[in-house]
Amino acid sequence: MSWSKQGRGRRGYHHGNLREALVQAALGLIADKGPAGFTFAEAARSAGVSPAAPYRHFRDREALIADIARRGFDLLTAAQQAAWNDGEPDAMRALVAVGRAYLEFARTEPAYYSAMFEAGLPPDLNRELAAAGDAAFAVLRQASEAVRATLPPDSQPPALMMGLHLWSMTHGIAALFSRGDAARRALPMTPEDLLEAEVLVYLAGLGLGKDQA
Amino acid sequence: MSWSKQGRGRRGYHHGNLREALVQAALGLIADKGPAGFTFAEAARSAGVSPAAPYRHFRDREALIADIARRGFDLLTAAQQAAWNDGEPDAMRALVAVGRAYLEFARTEPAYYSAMFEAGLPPDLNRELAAAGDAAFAVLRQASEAVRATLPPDSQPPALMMGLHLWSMTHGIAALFSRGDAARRALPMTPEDLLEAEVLVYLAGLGLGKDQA
DNA sequence: TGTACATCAGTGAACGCGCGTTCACTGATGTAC
DNA sequence: TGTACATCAGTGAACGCGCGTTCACTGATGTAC
Repeated sequence: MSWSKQGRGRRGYHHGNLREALVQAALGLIADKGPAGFTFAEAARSAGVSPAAPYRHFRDREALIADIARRGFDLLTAAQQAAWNDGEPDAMRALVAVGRAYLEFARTEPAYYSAMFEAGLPPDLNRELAAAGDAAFAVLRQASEAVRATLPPDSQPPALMMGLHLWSMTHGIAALFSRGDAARRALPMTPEDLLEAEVLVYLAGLGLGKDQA
Repeated sequence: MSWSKQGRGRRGYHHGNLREALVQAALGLIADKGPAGFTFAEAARSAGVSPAAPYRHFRDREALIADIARRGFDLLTAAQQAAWNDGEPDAMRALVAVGRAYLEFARTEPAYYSAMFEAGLPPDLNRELAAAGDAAFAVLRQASEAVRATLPPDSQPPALMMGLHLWSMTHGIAALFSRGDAARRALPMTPEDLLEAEVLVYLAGLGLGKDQA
């Protein structure tokens, strides 16, 4: 599929939606050859424009990658929010679902994932990128808050710390075992099962399930 | 410092230890500009040899990166083993020390770290790389075994799973918060403290500390 | 409704550059006898 | 101890290539009046 000709087709001299087409082209190239194997020139070529055209939309290569990373965080935020499902059927199950959504994102969107976490961009490169990253974490943090409320009063750690713990577990599994590229490591179980067990042990350590189970 | 002239100096036509010099040059370049910003030609230049010389020692660029990754795993294994300290003063403390060693490695050796985990190499690219990676994980797995032996008999999960859980926590924190490059994310505490708290909660979830604490 | 004009979003040619890789070669080293 | 020779580890020149970026330009679009 050629992104340069979608929609109502090339309109001739003006592309119509070059910015979008460049992002899609870059995603394809990153997915194929890793973040390093993506070039500004090739993105232009596969969008069907001259090599000078991208400069009308992005200051340079890094600006394009940063835009992809920002979009990636937006998508991840949405996926996590959908998985959270307002805390239904219960906070703990919904929290695990958020983790699963993270793993699925890493596996199915390797191009976004690598732009977000492995392209070497400073997380606060620009305001938009920083805000998008914060929003993605906020889902996990708010889920932590909800789970925390169900804990015995004497073992309620700061929700921020809980959120960071859950993020690190999830991200660790994603980075090592649930990548969408050739660097994925083999695992004698599904990444999802590994994560679920880990979260359950962790929450048990905070006193969850002592009464119920 | 010029690695091409260390030791007893250039011996003239023959470099003497070009393989090593190329590795050191590559590490420097990766540390400066990320794994993508390292080129075979520049490594040769900074080792003081012609651009054709590296081909006597490495099939291609990827082979050099793979060698760096292998060496990195060897170093990490050694650092973790030293931190384990034969399980002294006790298994739990020693386990936490192993995690700290991992974080320190990520922070102080960004070039090795990125070759090992973010250069896109398949973990089993060759026998040596796979074995070195396995050896590094084995330290964590054996530490898990020792900690597991101190758990209540009714809550002893497979040591392999414990090891994978601990690896994922540690790697997640390293990748997000204890990197040695510009992509490190800010944290309102030290990565070490975050990890220690996480491991303690996790082990509590397995029943550790119920009697002692 | 028509027209003049400003602005936007492209072109395409050109630049200097460094890369990976190859080739026939040669200087240095080690070893058999 | 000397010498012949094989092997090893470099050289240096050359190749084709694609990149990022710049430049003056031009076609298309939108808008004021």
